[in-house]
Amino acid sequence: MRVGIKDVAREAQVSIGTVSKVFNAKSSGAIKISEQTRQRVHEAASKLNYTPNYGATLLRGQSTKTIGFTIALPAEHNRSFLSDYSKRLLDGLGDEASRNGYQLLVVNDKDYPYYMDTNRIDGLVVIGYSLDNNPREKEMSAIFQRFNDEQYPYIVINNLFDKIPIPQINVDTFYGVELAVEHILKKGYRHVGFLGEITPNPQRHHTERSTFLKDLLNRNNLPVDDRIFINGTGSGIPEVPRIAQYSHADGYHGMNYLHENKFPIDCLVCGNDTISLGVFKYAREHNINIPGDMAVIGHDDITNAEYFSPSITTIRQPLEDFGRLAVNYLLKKMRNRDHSESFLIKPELIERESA
Amino acid sequence: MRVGIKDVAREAQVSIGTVSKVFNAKSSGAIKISEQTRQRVHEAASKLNYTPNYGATLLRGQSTKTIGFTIALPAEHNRSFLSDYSKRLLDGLGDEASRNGYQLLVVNDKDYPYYMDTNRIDGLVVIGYSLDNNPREKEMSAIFQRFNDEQYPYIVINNLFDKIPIPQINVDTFYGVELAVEHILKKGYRHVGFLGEITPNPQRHHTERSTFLKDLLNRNNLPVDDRIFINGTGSGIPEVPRIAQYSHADGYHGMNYLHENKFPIDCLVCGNDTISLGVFKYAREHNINIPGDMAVIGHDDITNAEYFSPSITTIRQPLEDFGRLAVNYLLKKMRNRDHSESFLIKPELIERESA
DNA sequence: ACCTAATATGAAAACGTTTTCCCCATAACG
DNA sequence: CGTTATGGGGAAAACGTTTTCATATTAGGT
Repeated sequence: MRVGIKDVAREAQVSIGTVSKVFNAKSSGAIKISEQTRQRVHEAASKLNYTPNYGATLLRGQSTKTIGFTIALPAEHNRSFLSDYSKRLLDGLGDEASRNGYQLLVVNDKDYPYYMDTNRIDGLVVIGYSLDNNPREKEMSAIFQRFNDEQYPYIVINNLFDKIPIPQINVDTFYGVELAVEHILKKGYRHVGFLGEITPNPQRHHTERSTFLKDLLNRNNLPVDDRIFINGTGSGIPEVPRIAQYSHADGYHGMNYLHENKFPIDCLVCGNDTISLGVFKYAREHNINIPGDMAVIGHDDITNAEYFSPSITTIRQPLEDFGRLAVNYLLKKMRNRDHSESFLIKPELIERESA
Repeated sequence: MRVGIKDVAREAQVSIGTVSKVFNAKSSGAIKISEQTRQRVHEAASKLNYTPNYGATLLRGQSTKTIGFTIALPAEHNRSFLSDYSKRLLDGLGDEASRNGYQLLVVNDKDYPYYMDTNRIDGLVVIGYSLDNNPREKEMSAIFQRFNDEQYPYIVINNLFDKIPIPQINVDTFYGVELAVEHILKKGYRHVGFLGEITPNPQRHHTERSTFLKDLLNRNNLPVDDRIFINGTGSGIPEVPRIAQYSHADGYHGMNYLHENKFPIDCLVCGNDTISLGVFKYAREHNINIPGDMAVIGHDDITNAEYFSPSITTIRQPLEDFGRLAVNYLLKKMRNRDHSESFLIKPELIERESA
């Protein structure tokens, strides 16, 4: 027989209402229960090993102490459910959530609105992925608009969407490129290129990085050769099919293209580290020395970035911090519904061997 | 105002009991509801956009359609919440769960028994970690014993514990070592060593791998040099402190030890791939060529294993399959409580550059 | 036509909490 | 000594379902 609040009440010789009050003391603020009774109740509870029934708690419209998180991928991207990227994010999320007594529910990409509507989660973290410029843009916009209207606590991570106001956490891409260029100047590279995703709809981050890079090179009087700024399809590069081991292929094929055309390149900035790995592979196969013949600067700082050969010099996204920040924002928002906010997080340059 | 079953009932001109029956038709088997009423109810429900209240459903003792998973780490291991390892596992879990209409709840290491007891999850996946031979062994044994008694659906992954019967999924370590030795013979290596975790309580997998390897080398008339079988502390190797970037350090320090003592080694089998990475790093720094001077065979096939330099020849654990299998086992067990089972999964040798 | 059996539906209890409202002491105050 | 605060506690309603049991209707068999 499950022991319920009734049993505790009987054991402690108080009413069930009192027991309930004792347990909700913290949340409900100043509740009048004498120290003595509190003691008795606690003793009884721990003696009987009482745990409140979750269903009942939920039914009475309490917090579920659960934060949902979902990875919203455009359908076309048949990627693994958890990329290395989201793994780091989850790391921070899980850590901070459990520190605050919250649990994490992995919510399917399709039905997170349902979970919000039915109060199964107190808040939601959406690991957005190329929200703009993708087939589901309209649909998602509508959803988030509704979330806004209903004052739901939610936040989108790494999404960069500005058609409607969305609470979001993003890396400061501009600052990241500044760091890269600073490093480039220091090292004296002159022929700088960019390699992003070779797909019709590259992520906005990649696009921004490419543009910002051109700007900054210009401003620093370095030559800008449009032919070695590759992002999206075009320039005669065939689209790289999305497969399981996403992005490596972009690097490999992009580098192939650059190499075969013999464009002069000092330093190649890659849209992310996985792309760099593809570049490394091609380079090894064609005896191109990195950083000797060409330096490479990645983005993100993926797991084990230090252990590749060469180890990757990269603009690190503090993804764990993103996770932590997301949880804290959600907690704040739950208390004060009006509150809404977006964050721009500064990345960091990690200098290793590749540049 | 949330629309409840009452509203649907009113709209469809039936009682709430009838509405409930309509919706639980599948689970409750043959329930007597006329096709006509069923129609009306469904229409009303979809018109009002009805979704059952989760708390109420739960309170009445239904399935939560939620599977919990937890990563049980010995306290001493201050590792990141989600290793590369569990990421791959989660991948399979999440995939299969959502295919079956289940959600995944990330449950804190401390309170999964609570979640089971309170029916917040229908089943549990424990990503076990060195359950035996670790400080929490007794505690966990007791928990699992109780789970057994209560016929809870749960399964432990990669744990290798045999003091009490536990439904578990493990990699067939012996078979893995067979694969390794087969490869060793083919390549003609003669001086084979092993490098596992340099900690007082190495994981059982590492220990088994080391032992099996010795056996098989013996049986194939290859020399066995105990000095180059490193697992756990001893042999004068100082313990490698567990830090964030776990395992790399074991590889680095272990290799340092082997190298400084100038033991002759052809081929080093590593307890896992991350250890290999540490070995690679040391090798690079000391101009040891892999596989030229010494081959390396890893275990697990971590993310990006193909993109390291050298790419890692490794005994791949099909972790995604583990996840899928776990979910399917749980589903079966939920239907038929008596049923209990353990699985041994065959790994696969992935030949790459390092050996 | 009558009785039985099967089928469809409704009424109401129950699930275990939280929370509101009310009451009773006791203390404080004049 | 009488009145008013105030702190502590209980009774009971409410949350939204599921499920049991009873009842009403219909069909089937003799």
